[in-house]
Amino acid sequence: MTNAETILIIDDEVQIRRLLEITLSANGYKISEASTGKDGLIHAATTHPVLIILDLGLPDADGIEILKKLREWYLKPIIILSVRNSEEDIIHALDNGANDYLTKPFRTGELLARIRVAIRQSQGTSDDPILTFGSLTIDLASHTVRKKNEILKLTSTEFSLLALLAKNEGRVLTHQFILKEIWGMGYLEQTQYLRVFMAQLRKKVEDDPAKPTLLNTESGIGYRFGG
Amino acid sequence: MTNAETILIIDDEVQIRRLLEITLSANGYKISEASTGKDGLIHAATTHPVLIILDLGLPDADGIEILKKLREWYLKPIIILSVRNSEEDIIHALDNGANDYLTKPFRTGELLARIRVAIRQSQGTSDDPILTFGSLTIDLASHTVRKKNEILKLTSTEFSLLALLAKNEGRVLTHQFILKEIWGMGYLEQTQYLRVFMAQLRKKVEDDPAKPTLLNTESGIGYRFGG
DNA sequence: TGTAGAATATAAATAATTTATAAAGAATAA
DNA sequence: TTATTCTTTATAAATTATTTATATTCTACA
Repeated sequence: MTNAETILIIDDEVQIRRLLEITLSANGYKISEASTGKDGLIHAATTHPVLIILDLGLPDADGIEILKKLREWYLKPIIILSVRNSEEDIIHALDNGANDYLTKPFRTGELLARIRVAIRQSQGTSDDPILTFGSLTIDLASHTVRKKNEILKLTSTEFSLLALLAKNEGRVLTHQFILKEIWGMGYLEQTQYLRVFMAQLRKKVEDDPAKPTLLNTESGIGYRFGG
Repeated sequence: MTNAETILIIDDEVQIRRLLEITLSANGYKISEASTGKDGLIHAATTHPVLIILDLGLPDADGIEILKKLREWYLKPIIILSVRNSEEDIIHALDNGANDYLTKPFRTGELLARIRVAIRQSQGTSDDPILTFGSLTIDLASHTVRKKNEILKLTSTEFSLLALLAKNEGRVLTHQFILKEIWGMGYLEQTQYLRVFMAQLRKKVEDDPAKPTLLNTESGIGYRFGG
């Protein structure tokens, strides 16, 4: 797993950190925390977060100085979270490289939306996560499978089946489990379906369908993708 | 001086427009103004502003709808200026493509700073939103499609459909998603519309409509533009 | 290690579903 | 009005799912 979705929180108030930790992780982000400016700079350099939430009122340093230090090399979004509400503070922060500025107390839903905006903008053209297995690539988001860069024509069921197996690479999935996931509860006995579709998939996906390297049979149990 | 620094203000309150006009021109920006949503869309398409300031409470249309319409082709920053202060409104606007959201009354210095942030970030965003696929070009701003330099005559629905698919090149879009985007929530069951329009589009866009290379069918799922 | 029985693979036939397309009628705008 | 676009209907064509039949491979056990 990469640090791709990590957000760094630099704030000395433990309650704020706790609140943000709960809110952000509930929304699928990983969290990294620091309670001082110095610590924050170290964390930023080591964890490479996709976004930093920075409090201006830190105990050991002026928040603006931390902001400037970060901006010497950190190009991703920085959102300021501060009790200071003067126009001067806001302008100063924004002109020194902050992407957004929210005053405490803040509304968590709004913060989340502003985080989404910032991340959206920092990714130019976002590429989908792609599962790669040798010359085979599976793009779950765009629903496409390529083999040596050629798009494979899979039916909707074939794609679901391949995706289910690939997402569980190396794990043996029982017939029952696969049937339940793809066809639903009423089809637990239809192992022949599975055989027909597996043969179909192998014909399209494997170099030599008779000697499968990706779609492996576990006789009497189920199927396993890869090693 | 070019039009490169023009900011478009879409707001029905004349006092606000006057205030912004004075403030912004004092800071070196050129101004373009519109008092209705319809007018705003026209101004945006003709003056190509570097940034748009949009009021949500327009007399002739819902501001969010104007925002969505703009975002079909306008890639530069849009800052919302609104009296509405509910978290719901803010989240909704930000999630529909707004870059920032300020509530009236606002502080002019802060607005200027947020404009600077937005413009700073949009540097590097390509200027004219024209999608090119072989001999086919789609100009999202002027709503024109050319094939081998010949302008194709598309109806507005046909254009929206083609643009939606092209903007998501290589991605399979489900029937439901396309219907929701083009016709709205009430039409999720009307897959036959889609078929009729896709046939229509292929007749106009493809070299051989019977063997489409751009407008591909994913049976049982939806459609995909290109590979 | 050889063999019977069970499990699996695969092709091919048939059924069901989905899609393409033309064309007619309805709504809308110039 | 007239022309354009949208919506509906009908039907042919294509694709996909399911069933059937048969060959092959695997596993347990003598």
